[in-house]
Order: sequence, then C-alpha cells, then structure tokens
Amino acid sequence: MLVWYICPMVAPPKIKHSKRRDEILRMAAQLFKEKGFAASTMRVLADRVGLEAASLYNHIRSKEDILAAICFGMAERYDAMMADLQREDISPIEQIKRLISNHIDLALQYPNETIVMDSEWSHMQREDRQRYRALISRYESQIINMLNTGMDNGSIALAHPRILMYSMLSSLKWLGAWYHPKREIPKEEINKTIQDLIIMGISQ
Amino acid sequence: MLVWYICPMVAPPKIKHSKRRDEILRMAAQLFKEKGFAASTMRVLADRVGLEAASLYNHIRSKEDILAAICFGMAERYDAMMADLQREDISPIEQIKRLISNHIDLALQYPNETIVMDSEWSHMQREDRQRYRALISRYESQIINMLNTGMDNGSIALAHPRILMYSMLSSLKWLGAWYHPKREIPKEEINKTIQDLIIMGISQ
DNA sequence: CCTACCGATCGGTAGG
DNA sequence: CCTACCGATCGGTAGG
Repeated sequence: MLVWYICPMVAPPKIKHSKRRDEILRMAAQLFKEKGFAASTMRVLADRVGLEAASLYNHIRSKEDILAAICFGMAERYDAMMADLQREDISPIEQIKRLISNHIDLALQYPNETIVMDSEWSHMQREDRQRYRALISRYESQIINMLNTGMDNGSIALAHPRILMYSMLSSLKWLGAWYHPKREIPKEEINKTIQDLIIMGISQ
Repeated sequence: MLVWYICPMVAPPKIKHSKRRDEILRMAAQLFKEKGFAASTMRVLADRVGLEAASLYNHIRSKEDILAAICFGMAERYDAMMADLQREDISPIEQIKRLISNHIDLALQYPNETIVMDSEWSHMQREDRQRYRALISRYESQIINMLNTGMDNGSIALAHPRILMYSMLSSLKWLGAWYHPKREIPKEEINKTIQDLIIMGISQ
C-alpha cells in the first residue's frame, strides 16, 4: 500500500475498476449513509448487491477500502471543481457564488457519497485518513484565500475568514441530509436562497 | 418503557440518577463523539470510567440507553432555552440573535453531547428515535415561525424559511466539531461573526 | 463492583 | 462467484 502510493506505476494487488466494483461502491455509499460505516456489515452490503459476502472480496480489498474509494473519489471531484474555479478570472464574490452552486450540484448529484465523505471519513485507517485530511485542509485554505482576497479589495466585510468558511461549508454539506429530490424544493430555489443568504451575509 | 413514557409516575426499572451514572454519560459522550456510537465499545467506555464492562450495567440499562440519555438530555436543554426565548416580548430579529448566542453557549458548554445528539441520534431504537425526532421537528417549527413572523412584518427578506432554518442550524451545529477551547478563537468573536453573518444574510 | 462466561455476529480467508 | 468456516470481538447476563 505504501509502495503503491509512493510509486503509482505499481498496480495495487489484483483489484481493478469494473462495473461490479462501481455498483458495490454506489450501494455502499447508500448503506453507509443510512447506518454509518461502523454499523454497516459486509453481509448486508452483499445482499443489496446480490452477492454472497465472500464474493465482495473479488472486487474490493476490505471494508475500509470501500470507504477510502468513496471519500477520495469525492475529494477528487471537489478538487477538480475548485481547480476549474481558480482558473477563471472573476471577482472573489463571483467565485464564492459559483462555489456555492457547484457545491449544490455535487451534493445533489452524489448525495450519499457527499454525506459519507463528510461524516464517515474518520473511520479510514491512519494513512488514508491523514492523506484525506491533507486534501480537505488544502481545499479549505483555498476558500479562505478567496475570502481574504475579497476582504482586501473591500468587497467582503472584515470577519474571521475561518468562521465564515466553516459556516458556509456546513450550510452546504447538510443539504444532502435533508434534501429529498422528489417531493421537495426545486434545486434553483435552493441555489438562490443559499447564495442570497451567504452573499448578503458576507458582503461589505 | 412505553408505560413509563406515558405515565412518568412509574419509575423505569431499578436505574437511578447518581454521580457514577453522570460520569458514565459524560465519558460516553466523549467516546461517541470520537468514534461514533456503533464503533464505541462498552469495554473501552468501562476502561475510561475505571470499571469492568459488566459493572456499567449497574448504572445503565444498555448501550442504547446511554445514547438516549445523552440525546434527550440535550434536547431538553435546547427545549428549555427555546421556551425561555418564546416568553420574551422581543422582535423576530432579536429572537434570532439570542437564539444564535444561546446555541453557541450550549455548543461550547456541552461540545461532545451536542455533536452526539446531532450525528448519532439515528442509532437509537425505533421508539426513542421517533420520540426524539418529534421533539426536534417541533423545535425546528418554532424557528420557522420566528422567520415567518419576521417576513410578515418586513424585517426579514422573503426566502424559503426551511432552507434558512437548516442553513442557520448547520452553521451552529458544527461549531463543536472544529472548536478547540484552548488554542482558538474567543467565544465572543465567534458569536459576533456568526450573528453578523446570519443577521446580515436574512435581513430585509 | 468483579469473575466468568455466553450466544451472536463481525470482517475476512481457503479452496474450489 | 459460492460453500464452508475461522478467530476475534461484541453487548449483555449469572452469580456472588
């Protein structure tokens, strides 16, 4: 594992991408969201996928391997989104606006994975957990930089940027926890309401 | 249990309040916060309290009993705080301001219990879980009523009140997750920053 | 409050 | 991908 991470040319032992593996990860995200990682069992997961528990191990290395795949998969999506955002030449306020709607898009497209990533990451083993936390810290720093730039040019009111960042992110993270695509509020209204709330809240 | 809830005069079987029980609940809140409910074991809890696992059962009925005691204990505190707030004759904006600072006070006074209540409640058994959800729903409705009153009298900008309520609560809930009393931001700055953010965000 | 212990269930492996 | 199974550990009880 260590060798594989340091030298990505060496493939991890025997496990590859496959439709089956993707299906296992998708069902696992749903299960982990419902019960939490620790209370989810491989037997229940296997049942939902339509396999025996032992057969899962042809597609995944361990229970923690599934969690890591979900968390890092989502972290990469958020990371790519942030990289795109940074490449655009727009004002900090406009950056924050787009960040909000991109977050909502991802949270609604991957509701289970987003919740698992945010609330189950601590169950990864030490090495993965530290690597994951480093990614998240970098992401949070990029948001703080946006806020600081806006405070410097006077478009954002002076305030503790870390508190603003956490307030913003927590409002967005919990979308997936209460949003039910069928019978609830349309995405556009969510986007407008949260954007207005946050932008009004931070504007100078 | 059902009888006890309907008719509180009948005491629940044999377990009473005691210093020891309070200590177990306090250590359990810390453990559940660290590992989550499902990944916390009675043996580790017993170890932290300084007992054998079997001895815990002289003070609590079951693992779920501990979780329920923590969740309902906190729910009562939030409920009492809300009742006090409703009794005061102040404007909706002023109510929301006080609600925010009361939330921050409770989150900083009971950081472990607040996180456990918010993120582990779903591990209670059916009956307790439903009773707990009813309490929370009522609490959320009271906040929505505040917001609606403010929108009616023109002091709060028109927006979907449920989204505002969830955004507000999630900003506050996650305080305990990243606030470290020693080396971080003073409470007053947190209070001011979050109050400004939310009040500016919702004001007309 | 402890020693001793139980049935159930867990993640995972062997071997085909 | 399944049958068969393992060692470990879980929440909880009996009895003192």
